[in-house]
Amino acid sequence: MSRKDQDVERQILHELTLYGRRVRAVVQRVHPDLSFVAYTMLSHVYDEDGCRAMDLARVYALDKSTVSRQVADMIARGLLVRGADHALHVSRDGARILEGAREQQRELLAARLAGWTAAERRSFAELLRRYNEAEAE
Amino acid sequence: MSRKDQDVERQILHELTLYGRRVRAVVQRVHPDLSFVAYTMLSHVYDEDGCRAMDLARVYALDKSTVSRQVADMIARGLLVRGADHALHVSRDGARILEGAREQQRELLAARLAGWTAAERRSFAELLRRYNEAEAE
DNA sequence: CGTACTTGTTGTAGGTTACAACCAATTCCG
DNA sequence: CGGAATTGGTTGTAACCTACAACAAGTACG
Repeated sequence: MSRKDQDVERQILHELTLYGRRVRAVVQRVHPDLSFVAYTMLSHVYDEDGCRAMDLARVYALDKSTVSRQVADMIARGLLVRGADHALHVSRDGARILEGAREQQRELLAARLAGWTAAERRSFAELLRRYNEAEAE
Repeated sequence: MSRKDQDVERQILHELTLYGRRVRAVVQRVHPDLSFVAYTMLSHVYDEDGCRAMDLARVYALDKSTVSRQVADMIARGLLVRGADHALHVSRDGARILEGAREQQRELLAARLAGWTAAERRSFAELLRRYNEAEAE
């Protein structure tokens, strides 16, 4: 691998780390009513209706005890419902709040992507998808 | 904006969130001796020698009290040194540990980018850079 | 039946963070 | 000059997030 190739890897690492470091604070500021943790979990259940706490732990690389507490909290707050066989579902309230948060975030994202061409956006989405896919393994 | 464009934005949001949610746990696993927080701060000081605690707070969107404690801890552990005028510097030990952690991460990244073309890597680095640049504003 | 596995909860302890109040040093003007 | 504002940092406090370990309940299967 050439020097230049290594530089590119270093830059990717740098940018990913910077993003990862900031994301919580930034997201928190957008919707203080829903913590970053709660937001991501609610979001996952919304997209994967009927998934279990264990799935959340696996996807987000968290201990099951952490997820257990978060889920219990969200059930207590009426955002999640647990059905038969541990299956989780987003409640009506949860869906309303989640959709609001998502829309706020999407607007913020749109502002950040101002000036990007459609091709660049598609490319960014695709590269991120591939990266995450590889990381999950 | 077309429906398709919105879908792309939603996908970017999804992937960024997923990444942001996992990054700490993943990084932590790579080098348990250096917390994600410590790693990022040490890293920033390494790249921006002489920066102050305040700069870290700004870059990472953290409260100055949080940074103050983290920095104090790293100074106590001999990873950072504070010179005149609040200027921070990475100690020899800090540099050694940081370089080790970076190398481990770079290797992990390389594994994840296996199969990516050079053009894709460059593109990923560039798009991430632009995204972060926009977010900082 | 009983052992192993899956899924989840709880006890405990530590790490991270924000907010507010404060301190020290510097700068800015009136 | 001298007090007010600014800058950079620290500390008290409280909340939240997290992991690890021990446990409980249910299920699978030999």
